[in-house]
This record gives sequence, structure tokens and C-alpha cells, in this order.
Amino acid sequence: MNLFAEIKTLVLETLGAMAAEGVLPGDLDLRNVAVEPPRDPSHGDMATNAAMVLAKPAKMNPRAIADDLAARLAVDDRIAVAEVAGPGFLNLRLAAGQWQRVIPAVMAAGTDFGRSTMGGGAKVNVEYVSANPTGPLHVGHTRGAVFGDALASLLDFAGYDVTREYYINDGGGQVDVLARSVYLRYLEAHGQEVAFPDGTYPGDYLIAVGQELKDKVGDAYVDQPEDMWLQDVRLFATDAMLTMIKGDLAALGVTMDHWFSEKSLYGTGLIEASLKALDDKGLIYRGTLEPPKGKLPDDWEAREQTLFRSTDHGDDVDRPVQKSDGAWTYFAPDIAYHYDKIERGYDQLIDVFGADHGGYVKRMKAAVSALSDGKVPLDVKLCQLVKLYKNGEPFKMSKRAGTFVMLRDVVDEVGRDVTRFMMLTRKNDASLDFDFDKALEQSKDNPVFYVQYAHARINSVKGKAEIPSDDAALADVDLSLLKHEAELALIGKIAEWPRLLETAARVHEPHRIAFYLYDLASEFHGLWNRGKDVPELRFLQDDVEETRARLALIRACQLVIAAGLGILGVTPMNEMR
RNA sequence: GCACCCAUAGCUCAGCUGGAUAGAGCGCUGCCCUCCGAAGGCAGAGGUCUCAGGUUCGAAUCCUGAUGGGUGCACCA
Repeated sequence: MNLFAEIKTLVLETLGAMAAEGVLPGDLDLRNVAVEPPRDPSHGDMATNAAMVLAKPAKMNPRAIADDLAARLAVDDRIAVAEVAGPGFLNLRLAAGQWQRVIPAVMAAGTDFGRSTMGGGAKVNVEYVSANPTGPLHVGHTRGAVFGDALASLLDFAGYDVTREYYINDGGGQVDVLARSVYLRYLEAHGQEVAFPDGTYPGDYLIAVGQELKDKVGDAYVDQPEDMWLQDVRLFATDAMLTMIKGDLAALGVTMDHWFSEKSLYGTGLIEASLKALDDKGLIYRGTLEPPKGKLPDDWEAREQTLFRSTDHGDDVDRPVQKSDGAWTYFAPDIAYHYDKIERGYDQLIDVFGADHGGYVKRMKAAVSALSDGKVPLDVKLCQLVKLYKNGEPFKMSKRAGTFVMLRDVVDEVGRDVTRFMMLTRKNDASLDFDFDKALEQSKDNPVFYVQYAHARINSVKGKAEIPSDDAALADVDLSLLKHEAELALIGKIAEWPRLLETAARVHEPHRIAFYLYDLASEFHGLWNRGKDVPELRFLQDDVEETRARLALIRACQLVIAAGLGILGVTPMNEMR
């Protein structure tokens, strides 16, 4: 149940009736008509801008429309008062008992309350993480992993058919580097002294892989030429890295539906097919790019290449798909990969990248637009970097010194739930400060704790109640007993959930859920605190019926918290002592 | 030089795709804490939403330009 949607439907139907009677023109665009909570509660329960939005196209005075609409809406049982304010706002006050209806609706739906059909089962592919298979995941990947995973869950909750996907960059030169690095560790396992020249990965995590390679092949590759072992070691090493990455993701609670290998694009004709699809649209040509403006790279020289006319689809310059020696650029397999996604029948594509990949957004969108004839939208979400702190002091990390903070380090330190929630306490395109100490602090300034605490506290109250407090026992409470302004404020917040969820899903912003949960928890704690000064507001009363009504209220609150945390991938806590 | 992202309270940030008197936490000031969980509570001060134009009934939100910060910019993945 979504009260806002219900009332909006009522408004739209009423406008339709007015059009049918000739009071309003028949061909009005109603898409901008909104029914929203007013910023100032004294304005009523809901407000609609209908009269103001329609005044101009209808060539009518907004107040005239509003007056007529108000009179008609007031007839409905659910509306107590409809009054025109300001230039033509229509403020609605709902009849007694309307808000309270949300509570049995939550109780009946449980943590499925707020599930939406807005997605209509449309197929959406969310690609995230996609880190190179050359080492364990670090903090930067962690944010992308949490963001992508929560976004996928959010879309699922909103009625989309979601696929979570990881693109394995196992086709390029960096896996050769990985293989050589593992080979050095392999020699080391055989007792040789080795040095790690520039362009190899010196990380300790490869020691075990070198040992495993030794266990598998013995000394067969020792002192052998590279072309004899490279191919096999490459396979062995990327497998080991993928196992490691999957383990890292599992520690975060992330499970992919599909792992797509870049390597699988080669030799299968997929790259050729995707480029032919572009060629058939006249978007591939041989040409020479203009040198970039500003300062030229020292070794710049004009070269004829095979180019994709991405400027036809919104890019700034055309992009090479083939190097001058005929080999593919990295962009070519990316085109083929997205071509494959389109061919697999997705209605929408979402890519989650690190902010440092912002430069590729336009060309990827151009490719998808061209390949799908503009039919499949691609949304690219960029995640800004995470700055680590400890005790308020910046926690330095340096790639050079190898003191990179890994996903495992974070999860081991603060736990999966805290990691996930904290990663969503900021909009994806804003950088995020992550303080190891604050993340574990049990106080109001720690949003994870504050939300979890609300959930646990509700459990505590239920335990203290001396009457049955399970959901079945609370199914028939007298909701008219919930009438205090502080109780109605909590009910109102609960009622916002379905609406908030759809907004978050529409704009692909899971952080809105984290902020909402904080607000909801805050509303609950506020009601609790009111009970200090106003004993009649305490949840447990001598009067059984009053107690039951309040238990139902806070149970509904608890269920929405659990539903929201579920989307974020955070486990609700029943006890935090 | 170009593109993208960002600019909101002293600090860190929200702001429901254009709505009414711009919000929260921290910090600050004052009061309160024998009470269902005080790992606090209540109240208050604090803003030309970077600047200048524009669009309209109405702009923190959309457009243009400027300033300041971040990121990326021919065959590297």
C-alpha cells in the first residue's frame, strides 16, 4: 500500500472527470502532477501542484482550477480537508485513520512491504567491480562492490529482473605481467633468488600461487623459455586470482550471477560481429585523428587507424578500435562485450566504474546507443574514492610501498554489515571518508549503529511486553488509539517508504535508502524519548489495547528497517549488548 | 586546451529530478538525566545555497558564462 500513490490516483481521476465535463481541456499532459509530503507539516498531510502545473496549458487561473479540484476531492471519504494555499497549491488533510492504515499493510506484507512493480519485469544488467584479475580487491573496489550490489537489490525490489555481472579483463597485457610475476614466485619456491623488475607485481599474495604452481607442475618450467610456460601459467594465475576475488566478494556478501571473460571474446568472432554491426550503420572508417589540443605528447605522430564514428552518438572525438598494427584496442572488446549484453536481450544496462574511468563514459554510451539504435539505455555510475581514517587521522596508503588497504582488511576490522552500510552513507559521486574507529563507535553519530540500535531496541520492547507480541497477536489492534502527533510522525515516515524506494530505484541511488533509514530510526528514537516526559507515550502501558496498538506501530517500523537493511545487504540486529 | 564530476551552516554532508519559512550530524551556548536500554534528552545561536546573468507563477535544483577544487584526456587495459 502506498498512500501517496493512492491519493495521486484520486487526483488524476478527478482531473480526468473534470476534463470529461469540459471544465478542463481534454488533452492535458498530467505527467508533472505530483502528490508529495509538504515540507511544513502544518500545511497538511499531502500537497499537490496540479493546479499550477495545469494552469498554463489549460489557459486558466490556477486558483480557479484548485478551487474546483478541492471541492471535488473533499467529497472523497479519505480526504478531510482540501484547501487552496498560496498561488494555487492544494493542501490535503486526510481523514482520521487514513495514515494508520499503513500499519496493518506493513504487518501483512512483512519485509516485502514497499516492493514495487514499477520495473515491470524489465531485464536490467548491472555490471560492477570488474577489477583486473591481478590481485585481491582493495578499498576502492569495495565501494563499487557494495554500491553495485545494493543497486541491484534495489532494482530487484522495485520489480526489475536483475543480473549481477562481473567482466573479467583477462585478455590484455596485464595478465602476461601477472603470469611472469607468478613465474618468479614459482622459481622462488624452487629456492632461487629472484628480483622483481619494474612491470611485475611484487605483492606477497603471489607467493602462495607460486608454491601451488610448483606443487602442480614440479620443476617442469624451471629455466625454460617463456613461450614454453607463459600460456599455461597465465591460465593458472588468473584462475587463482579469480578464486581470490570471489573469496573477497563472498566476505562482503556479494554473489555474481554471471562472470564474463574478455578472453572469451577472442577467436569467437564476437568482436568482428560487433564491429560489423557498427560498420553496417556506416560508423566505421579508416582515418587519422586530429592531434589533441593543448600540450602535445612528445611522441605524437599522425597515424591512420580504424575508427568508430562515436561523435555521431554524442562523443567528443571518434575512437580507434584497431591499432596501426592491426591489433584491437582495448575499446574493441568493450564494444563487443556490450554488444553481447544487448544481444542477450537486456532492456537497460548499468555499468559501475571508478571515478578515474570517467573519460570512457561517453564512448561507451555512444557504442551502446549505436549498437542498440538508441533503444537500450546505458547508465554509468561513477564511484568516487574512499579516504581512510583512523582516530580522525588520515590513514596513508601507498601503492608504491605496497601498503594498500584491501577489502579483507576493512571487513576483518569492522565487519561486513558495517562496511556495507558505511559505503552507502554518501552519494556515489561524492568522495567518502571512512574512519575505522567511527565505524565501530556506538553513538548517534554512527548511522550504522543508530539504525541497528532502533531495530534491536524494538526487539527489546517486545520482549518486555507481558502480552503476546508476535505478528499474529497484533493483527487486529485498534489503530485509532495511535493519535498523538509524535506517533503520527513515525507512521508518516513509515508510509513514505514505498515512495522513497521508487525514487531511489528510478535514479539508481541506493544511498537514499541509507539516509531514509537514519531518518526513520531517528523518528523512532524521538518517539521513545518523548516517553520520558510524557509517560502516556511509552509503548508499554497498563491498558492492554494501547500497548498492543503501539507494539504494532513499532513492529511496522522494525519491518521497514529490516526491509531497507535487506536491500543494502546489512543484517538487522536483534540485540546489541 | 578539451570533456566529465563537484561547490549548501564553523566542519562533514542530505535535499524526494522545479515548489511554500533550505535540513541532519558534529562542534558551540544554556538547561535536564532515580523514568520501557541515558552506548543520552530538550532548547538555542549559526545561511546573500561560490559569483553574475537567464528561463517562469516559483530556482539550491534547469540553461549560459565566470571563479575555485577533483578526475580523465592519441595504438596502455
